[in-house]
Amino acid sequence: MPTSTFFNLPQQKKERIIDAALDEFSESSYHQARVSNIVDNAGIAKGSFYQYFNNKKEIFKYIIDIMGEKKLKYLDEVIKKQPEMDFFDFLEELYKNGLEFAKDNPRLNKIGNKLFSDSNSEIFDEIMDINENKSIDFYENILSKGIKNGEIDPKIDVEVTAHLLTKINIFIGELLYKESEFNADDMEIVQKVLYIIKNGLELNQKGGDNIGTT
Amino acid sequence: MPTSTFFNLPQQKKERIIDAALDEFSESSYHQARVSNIVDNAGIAKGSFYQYFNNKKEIFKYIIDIMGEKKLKYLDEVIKKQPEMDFFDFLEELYKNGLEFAKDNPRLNKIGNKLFSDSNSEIFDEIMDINENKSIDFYENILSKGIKNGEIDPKIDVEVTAHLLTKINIFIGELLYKESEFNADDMEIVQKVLYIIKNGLELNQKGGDNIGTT
DNA sequence: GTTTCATATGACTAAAAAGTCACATAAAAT
DNA sequence: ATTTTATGTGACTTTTTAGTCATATGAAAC
Repeated sequence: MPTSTFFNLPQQKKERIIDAALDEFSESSYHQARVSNIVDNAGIAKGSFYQYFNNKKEIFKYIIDIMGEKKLKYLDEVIKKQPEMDFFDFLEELYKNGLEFAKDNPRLNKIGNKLFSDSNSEIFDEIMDINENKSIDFYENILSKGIKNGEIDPKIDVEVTAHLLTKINIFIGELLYKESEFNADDMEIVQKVLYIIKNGLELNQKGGDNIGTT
Repeated sequence: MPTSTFFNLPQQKKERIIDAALDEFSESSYHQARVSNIVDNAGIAKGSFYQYFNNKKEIFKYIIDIMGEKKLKYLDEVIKKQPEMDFFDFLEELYKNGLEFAKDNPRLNKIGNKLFSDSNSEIFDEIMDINENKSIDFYENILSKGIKNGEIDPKIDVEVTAHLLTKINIFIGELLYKESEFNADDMEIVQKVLYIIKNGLELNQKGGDNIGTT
């Protein structure tokens, strides 16, 4: 957490500092990010920075906190609707809102992806200490429910699938900032991925949903 | 490329140095890896190191080259057999041999995964300059063939699916060194993932392949 | 107006790490 | 044996960067 001095700062100044930190951490990994860049871009002195944050790690964790809170807002409303929803519709909503978050907060999205990439470094472990496998547990949960409801093939392995869906979630986030490669609309990509998750690749006459072929 | 001095070294010494580099780069990212650790573990002097390699980047690229060559050996034989094979059998073989590579070369596998993680850093771009989208092109190719043959659902998006399969490939490699979480046999996990790729998650009475439910 | 407290500052320190170099040793060539 | 060439060495230099500190400025309290 930042110091009380930071929180006492005028809103504008706080924002300038957070903005500079977002720029820096979205462009470079935690280790490659430079405090001096943040300081320069925020237009404050080095000494001031260290009156707001005890060290580099503290501002990074603070940014990650901001990300977590913001992302939660996007996902919360979907999760509330979960009980009344079909599994695949729910998954679509989930990805859709995740995408919306990424679109609205491109720098936070980058920082999140970078963090997951760096998933074998002390900083990752330190941040993920508590909510380590939250995502995987969540998917295991809704998959099990889906199987009970007869929506999901009981032959799948819940654990492996949960890991896979978590990865695909990150994958969709990544596609966004490599979007140059794709000319398709973002949501279209989500639907294409979902089609595969739902139906698989194999051709067999089952009359699945139609999907817009470009 | 290392200097000629390096190649002139007795085999044992070369191996000791490569071994130390594998240890270091599999434990730390390129940026976090320390030349002094390599030097210490190899039992050579700093000065000697810089007679073998012009700089840190050079030894890293050399290690990546070794990885590329070794992995190619594992995949080459499968790729040769491709024309006579069913798409999903081919994919299984591909993943199986990839897994074998990872098993036989755990440090190279780690280094490879780390490199893909770091995919927004100069070092990645520099290494991937040529063979950037080789993997994606490859998958696009076999997917298109699979569609022509009537094995693959023509409703899928080839480009998106190719990206997805590339990611899943990396994902399977990652599972290996987080294997503590799974008690299942490696190949079993591959089959479980393949089942999903092939059939999707949705339950519909089509009498797909059986899969060992643990 | 003076004291007290909060905030601002940037030159400085400390530590880490890549890379260098003058010299040492050994091997090969003559 | 002596010269030449190749390899080995680790203290040293340079660069970079996180973090500190003595001092300055401003704002509020009395």
